[in-house]
Amino acid sequence: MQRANQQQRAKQQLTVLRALSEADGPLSARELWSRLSGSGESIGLATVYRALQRGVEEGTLESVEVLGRGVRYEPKDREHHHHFLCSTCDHAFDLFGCVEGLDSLIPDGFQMTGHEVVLLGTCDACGNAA
Amino acid sequence: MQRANQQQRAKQQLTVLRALSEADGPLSARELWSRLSGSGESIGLATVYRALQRGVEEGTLESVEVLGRGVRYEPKDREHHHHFLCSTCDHAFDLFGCVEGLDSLIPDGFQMTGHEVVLLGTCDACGNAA
DNA sequence: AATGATGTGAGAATCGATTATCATTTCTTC
DNA sequence: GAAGAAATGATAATCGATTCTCACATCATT
Repeated sequence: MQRANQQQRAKQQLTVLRALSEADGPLSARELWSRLSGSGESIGLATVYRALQRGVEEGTLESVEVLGRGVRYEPKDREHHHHFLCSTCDHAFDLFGCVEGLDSLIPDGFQMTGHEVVLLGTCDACGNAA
Repeated sequence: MQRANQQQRAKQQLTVLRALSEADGPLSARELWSRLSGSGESIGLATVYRALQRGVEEGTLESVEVLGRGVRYEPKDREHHHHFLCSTCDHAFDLFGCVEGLDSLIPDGFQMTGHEVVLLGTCDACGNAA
């Protein structure tokens, strides 16, 4: 069958996209799967991977790596931002704003096309729980 | 045998530590292994892993993650610095200096204990080769 | 040189993340 | 509601990175 339009997505594909757009930071396939499973949704891990993959192909999702803890995904329409990684719960939170002065770090002859900033520490919830 | 002192390290352990201290950025186990093998040194990959592991235990080495491309190692006595990741050769280069204004990004209630900055782009060599 | 302890290399085993397979279910169109 | 196409879920297979195993080489001490 020929898809009528982009909007016409499969049910679980939408479930995944919605969950990601409601999240406060990028999620990994497993995180997403646990969250959905936890909230009563019945979905297979493979389906989550497929939805993520398709989302990236369609251009609605973007994969990000936050300090080597595996790939996480977030909606591509978010503005430029960075992340805060909680060392306790390992969750990555979106941050707003950026920093200045990165240019001064570039060595001679190097061309910079982008940058990533990750703040580390303890999130509000984990800090209070301690 | 009881080690006489810290200095008394195995041959290949020294080989690895020396290679790292001479490198212009953190290296992964495989990178290290290829470099050494390439330069005539005969060393097994397992030995490289062992040397790295021991270096971290001894406190002379530190493992860093540069954008999810696997673990890399660097001497722990380096001053605070960040990295430039070349998207062409995938090598990570040490940078000097740091940035200001990170504090302003922290959300209320969060505690920051550290930060990472990675610049992306093309290194001198790859830029010229193009 | 003999002995016991540690280091080394090659390859097997393991581990986690991701992808592939396939029978079943759900759509879509008629 | 029938028929074909696509989606789904459970699980097996794959892939890379790292660790383990073990026979052999080295080193330190006697």
